Amino acid sequence: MEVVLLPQQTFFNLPEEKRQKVLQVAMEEFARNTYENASLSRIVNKLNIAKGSMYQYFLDKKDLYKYVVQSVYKQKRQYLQPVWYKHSQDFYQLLSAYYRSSWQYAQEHPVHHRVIANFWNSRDAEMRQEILREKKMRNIEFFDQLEQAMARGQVTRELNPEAAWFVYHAVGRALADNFLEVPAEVSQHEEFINSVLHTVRLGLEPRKGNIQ
Amino acid sequence: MEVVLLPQQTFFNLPEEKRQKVLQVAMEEFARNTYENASLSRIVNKLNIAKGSMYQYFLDKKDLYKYVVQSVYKQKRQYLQPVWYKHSQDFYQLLSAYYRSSWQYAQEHPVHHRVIANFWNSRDAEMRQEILREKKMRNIEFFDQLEQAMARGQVTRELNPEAAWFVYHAVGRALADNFLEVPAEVSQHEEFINSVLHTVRLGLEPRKGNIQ
DNA sequence: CCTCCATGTGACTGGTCAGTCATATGATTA
DNA sequence: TAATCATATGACTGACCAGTCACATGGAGG
Repeated sequence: MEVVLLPQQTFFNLPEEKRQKVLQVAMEEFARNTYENASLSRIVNKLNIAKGSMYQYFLDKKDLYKYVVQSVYKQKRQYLQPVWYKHSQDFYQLLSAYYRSSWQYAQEHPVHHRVIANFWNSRDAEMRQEILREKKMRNIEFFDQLEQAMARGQVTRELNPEAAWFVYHAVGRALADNFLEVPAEVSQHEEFINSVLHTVRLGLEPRKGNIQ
Repeated sequence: MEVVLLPQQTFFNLPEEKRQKVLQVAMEEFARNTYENASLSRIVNKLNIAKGSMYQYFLDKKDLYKYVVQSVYKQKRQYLQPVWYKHSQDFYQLLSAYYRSSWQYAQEHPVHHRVIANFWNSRDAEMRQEILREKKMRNIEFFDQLEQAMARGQVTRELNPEAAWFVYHAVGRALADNFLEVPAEVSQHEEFINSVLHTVRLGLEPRKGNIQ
């Protein structure tokens, strides 16, 4: 997934610092608001630049939005990539580590997290598909690791891998949705999060006595 | 949970038919749009009534919205209530039945489903809390039934009931989010949904050989 | 018939928005 | 200096919005 050249050349001719500032302020706007409710006028006001300038950098609101979403995903991906290869011997440690890293990423980059959450909640399914198509979502790592865990006997063969991914992903998103709003209280929820992870684990583990 | 008298008396003096029509059109608007993006102007146009009339019925946009959300929840609750008591001997049958009924309800009332989804995705957490406070969410039934299932040995005592509820609820919402958009293809997804339910089940069941 | 009152009305206010475009600025090149 | 070109500007357009209010309507009671 590369952030392709959506913006106009003019944007890339900008001094690095200004370019970053534009991206940052736009992110904040799209974090606080859905695509539809975000306001270009607010963005340019905050940046103290003319509205017209923004239209030198980007074709329109949607073009700016795509750039913002892709930038966020690029950074998140870079952040999480290493986790998949750190715990390759224990699948449950891996899952736990991945949840925790996602959580941690969201903690450290609440603006990014909100942008992504808004992206997924967007009313405009068509645009979402359009952006995802360009991005090429990949969860290959999960299936790779799941297969290896099954081979190791750490996960029951009884499972449908797609269903496992689904449960894993649904719980991850719900955890983030529910507890990330309340800041600075992670440790308070720590125990509960562990219980949830444990529940998921019990769903994946083979049982000694029966079945398998 | 009762739908309290949010609207003005004028609204309740309306002939039943017109009152229903107003509610229905408003629901459709709040199904297609988040609270912020919904438009009173569009609603009154569709109803062929004057804007001012709407302000005879409701204090403002928010007042109308509260009424719509509460109406939807009231109906959904009535629909789902019986399920809890039909399968009281088998917890997994119960869960499956409840998922299926929720699903079915969403299928039969896609507008209601969208209203609720938008409600949960709303940017305005404060208003959501305000509405929920008036509504008094209850999942007492789940915990009752879970306790009984544990007593019967059908669910492992190893579980934290709150965590079980969380996983159950997260998966339910995600299932609805993901598959309800694509209409008329329920049966195609049937198998996948079963796999997901099975995964959850494995997470709750006690194992014969080890632990418990 | 007239009065009264609940109800209905829609033009209007003041606000927000995305997007446009004629014009200005300022740097580089001839 | 003059010409050229990339970039910056912000007033303006047309559209939409929530909410208001002076006035219209129409039925019930005197």
